[in-house]
Formats: sequence, C-alpha cells, structure tokens
Amino acid sequence: MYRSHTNGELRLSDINEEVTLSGWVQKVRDKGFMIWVDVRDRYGITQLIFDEERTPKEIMEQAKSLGREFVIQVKGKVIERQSKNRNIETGEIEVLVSKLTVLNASLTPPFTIEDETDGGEELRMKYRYLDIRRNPVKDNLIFRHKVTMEVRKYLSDGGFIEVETPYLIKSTPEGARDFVVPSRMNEGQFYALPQSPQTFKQLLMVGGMDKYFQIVKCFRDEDLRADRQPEFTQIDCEMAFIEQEDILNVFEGLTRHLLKEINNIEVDKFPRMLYDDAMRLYGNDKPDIRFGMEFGELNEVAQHKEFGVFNNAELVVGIAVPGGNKYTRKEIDKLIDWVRRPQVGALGMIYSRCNDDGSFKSSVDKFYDQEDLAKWAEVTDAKAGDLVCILSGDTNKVRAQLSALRMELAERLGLRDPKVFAPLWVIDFPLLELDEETGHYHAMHHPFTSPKPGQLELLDTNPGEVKANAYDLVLNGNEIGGGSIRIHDKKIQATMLKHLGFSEEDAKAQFGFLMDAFEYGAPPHGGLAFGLDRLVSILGGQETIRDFIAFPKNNSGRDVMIDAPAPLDDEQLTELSLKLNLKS
RNA sequence: GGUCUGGUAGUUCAGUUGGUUAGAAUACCUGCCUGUCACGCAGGGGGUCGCGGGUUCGAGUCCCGUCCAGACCGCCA
Repeated sequence: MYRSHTNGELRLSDINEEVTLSGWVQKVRDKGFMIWVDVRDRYGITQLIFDEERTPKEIMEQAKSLGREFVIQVKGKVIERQSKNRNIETGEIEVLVSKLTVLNASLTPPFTIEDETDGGEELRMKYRYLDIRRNPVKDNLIFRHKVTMEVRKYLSDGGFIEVETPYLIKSTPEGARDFVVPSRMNEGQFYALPQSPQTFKQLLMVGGMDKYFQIVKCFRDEDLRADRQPEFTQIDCEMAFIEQEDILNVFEGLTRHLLKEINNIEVDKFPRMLYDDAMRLYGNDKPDIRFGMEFGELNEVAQHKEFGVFNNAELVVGIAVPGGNKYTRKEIDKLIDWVRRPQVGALGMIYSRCNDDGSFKSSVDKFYDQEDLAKWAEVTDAKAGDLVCILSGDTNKVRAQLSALRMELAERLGLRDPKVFAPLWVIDFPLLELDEETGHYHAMHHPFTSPKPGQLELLDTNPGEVKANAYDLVLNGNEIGGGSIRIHDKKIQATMLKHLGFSEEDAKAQFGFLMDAFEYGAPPHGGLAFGLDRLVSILGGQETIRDFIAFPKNNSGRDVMIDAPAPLDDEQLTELSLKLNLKS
C-alpha cells in the first residue's frame, strides 16, 4: 500500500494515527537538529518532521539527502504541531516519520513548482508534466473536468445522446485549411481531419438521432493566436424537428446551468441583438456588453462643414470615453499613435473634450462650433468629463478600428471585469460574405446554413442582403458558440452551393453524400457548437486557453515537449507513396 | 505573408555613450543553526551574452543576415 491518506487530508482529529503517505518533496527545511519536509500531491501538502531526539540517525541522514521533487513514501505518526500554520489545511498537524523510502529520485527541476513560478512560458511547455504539478495548472484542468461533466449531465438529462463521429474524413475546399493524413492502403489519397463534425451530425439527424451532442476534437490548419489552437475541443450539438427558438432556449439553458453550477451566478434572460445592430453599435459581431461606450454615428451632425476628412468619409463614428477628458495632450497623441498602428490601421483620430463646465474643446475647432460639438456629445452619449473619440472612413474598416479602440480603452479603464458575465445572442447573421480580394461570396457560417424564409430569391439579385437562420452566443466579447438552422432540402442545398461557386460536378463530388441523404426523408434540423477551451477559460476568469489545455501547442503549432511535428524517414514516406517537394 | 517585442548564469532579469575581470535575485553545493513553513546565517561553484557575418584599437552594447519565442494583422466556412 503506497498511501493510507492523501497529503491534503490529515487534521487534528487524526492525531496519534499511524499513516502512510506518498508524494513529491516540495521543500526540505534542514535546521540541523530538526528537518521538515513538505510532501505534496494533488490534494495538498503535509509537513513531515524528523528530529534528533525522536528520529533514528539513519533516517535523519536519509532526510538530509532528499531533493526537490523526489518521490517518497513515509510511514509515521500524526502529531500536533508546536507552531501551527494557518495558511494550509493540514497546518495543525505533522507526521513524525519512522520509515522513509525514496521511490524515485529527481533531477533539480528547471523551474520552481510553486503557484508563482519563476519559469517562462517556453520552459513550462517543454516540461509540461512538471507544470501540471503546480496548483494553477492542476486546478484549471480540474475546473475543465467539472465544466465538461456539467455539460454532459445537462445535455444527457435533456435527452441528448453523445455519438462519436469519425476523425478520418474528407478534405473540403470551403472554410479553413484541413490537416491531411495520407492513406497507405489507398495510394495517393488522403484523409482530412474534421474542422467540425458538421456533415456527420446532420446525417445523424437524417438517421433519427434527433438530439445529438459530442464533446469532440476539431482541427484547423490555420495560424495560431493566444486563444487559438490547431486542435481544439467543441461541444457539438444538433437537434431535429426544432426551430431557431428551441435551440436558443436549450443552449441558453445550458449556459445558465454552467454559470450557476460552476460560478454560482444567476443571469437574466440573455439579450438578443441583431447582427446589423451589433455592427452598428459595437463595430463587431461579438460585442462585449459588460460596459457601454456604444458607437454614435455622426454623419448627420458632422458632414455639413468644411472638414474634408469627414465629408469624404462613408462613415463618421465616435465613442465617449468615460473620464477621458483628464487625458493630457500627450496621452491623447499616444492614443492616436495607437489607432494608427498597422494592426489597427486608422489614418487618424479626431477628439472632442467634454469639459466640466459644459463647454467643448476639440481637435477640429477650426471647423466646428460649440453647438456642433454638443451634438457629437449627445449622439455618443458623452457626459461632462468624457472624451469623444472619432474615426472616419470606409464603413467596415472604421467600425473594426473603433471597435479595437473601444476594447483597448475598456481594458485600460478596467471595465472588462472577468468576474462579471454578460452573455447575449447575436442573431440574423448574413448568409453570405463578400471576399473583397476575389469579389466572390462565401458562406459566412457554412454552406449548410439555411437562408431566412422567403429570402431565397434575393440570392440572385442581392446576395449580400440575404439573412440566415444563424446565431452566435457571445460572452464578454468572445464568440463562445455559433450555429444555424440547416438546409434539409436537396434543391435548396444545390442552389446554395451554386451561389458559392461550386459547379454541379464539384457539389456532387464534395457533398453528394449529404444531398443524397436529404432525398431520404431528412427532417428539419439545426444546431450549434460551443468552443469548449474558450468557454472554460472565460468561466475560469482567465484570458489564456493554453492553461486550460493539458498539452497545448505553441505559437507556431509546435508541441515543444515531444518536438512535433517532425520529419518522416524515407521508409515511411515510401510506404505512403509520398515524395517531398520542399519550398526551402 | 506582414508588423512589433524579446533572446545575457539552471531560472527570472539588470547591464548607462561601445571601454578594466559581465552583475543581482533565486536555484544548486558545503558548513552552521533547539519549531521551520518565502526559515535564517556564512562560504562556494556556475556564462558559446541565440547563431553567422560586418564596423571598430576594442562589441553583450552599433549594422546586416538568420534561428527561436511571444503578441497582433492577414487567415480562422
């Protein structure tokens, strides 16, 4: 028996008990006459004591030789501490050791195994198994486990069946790049790893599994970000014989259940915002509504004077920065530099100070009088003491720029409180999106999303105006889920693919299996998918999803611990009938 | 594909205008220490300044290239 108790469990009530403990050496405090050793496992820390009077000499010597992260097993008696430590749960007792076994020695770890480690990101990833011994990472993994258990519980109780779908599927040209897997038995042919189980879950609907879910890995071969991994986990769901309203209700219920069970927070009914309104008021389809600073469009009140920059702009739009009038000229200039960075891309920024006496001072006083500036303040809902920041230009670009500024300022003003949760639905997304480079439309959600009833005809005349039965769940400025009512009619699906630029042949080759299935009694259906990694990190009140993933990839898609990806040797390449054609 | 930031002891970092033998903290090793718990005290070892080239009497420091890491833009139906 390696242990009778864990290291987080002994209390005063266990005094005089003979116990066996196992764990890692957190710390050796050698005071000469007395040695304390903190032994750790995932449940906590227990202090072991060795002293000249009560401990045999050879065990004292053994204790002196222990190093950090040695795996040890001890037998001993639980005794009350003379000086107690109120900071840890086992702080009132210690174990007087009568037998010490080193189960495995350890090299000195490259960073400290403590809550506030001295290890940098790269080092922690290389030795992730040591990192996982630290409370913050360990707790995050346990937290993730709790969230997924609650998800499974809620959905299973709601009649959903978890069904696994294949990982080795077929590459499709739409959407993200696929990770591909060569097939040895089918020379020159490749599987692709799924970007999502989309078509399979639709086929499950045709198969009559009218409430399906799956907690499932998905794969996208695109460049990474702090919050984006090449393999990530989705809570994937689909329902048949439902309307959009049913889906919103079920998954609003799931989200509310998680907030209640995990965060002990009750949330009101989630607001619903039209996509068009989200873009107009926040410049963004995933608005963070924990704070205001809504956009005020200023075309009408700013385009009647001699200021060419505004007059030539498609959109003039501003936000009020609460308390922003206290910024110095220098600070505002820095802000202007910030919006001019290539990552934001604004050409400049106009501002108007809202003074406490009700007067205004703007950077364009030459063109606008107090009455004009008062209207700007009114439209942007600026109060005395605020600063109105205005950008202008092409509508789509300027909205994105002002949205970036809004988020940046909110961050600086501390308005993005991770303890506050402000979920909302964004609904009525456009069906199609214009690719400015190619001039072609592509599906904003995916090609299986159904247009709003009665809008099918618009596809020919004004495709950009067609709205879809598509919706996103947004939490604190993050898209945590998205979905749609799907097409379940072969003809409509064929029309849709035609508009996306598929020839009849290509459509059949890529999605013939789905359209064939639609001919055998496909029920009306729809669903959505939650990004689990991001959902968990937001519920956990943290920015980085990597600390909620046991073994994440780095910025370049590498696993620095196992050093993947890696080249294949010639033998393997030959077996797969592959020949390399390296660019460099 | 692009923009920016960084790379110096095991680790986290400092290193001024280019100038003597490259420092601190921590970790590690040795010794001391009668209740420690961020233990304390004394001593010690530890450096390819990412790599390559250049400028210079002299480069951790300046220039060019390159690799690696991080953040962001593009991309992510």
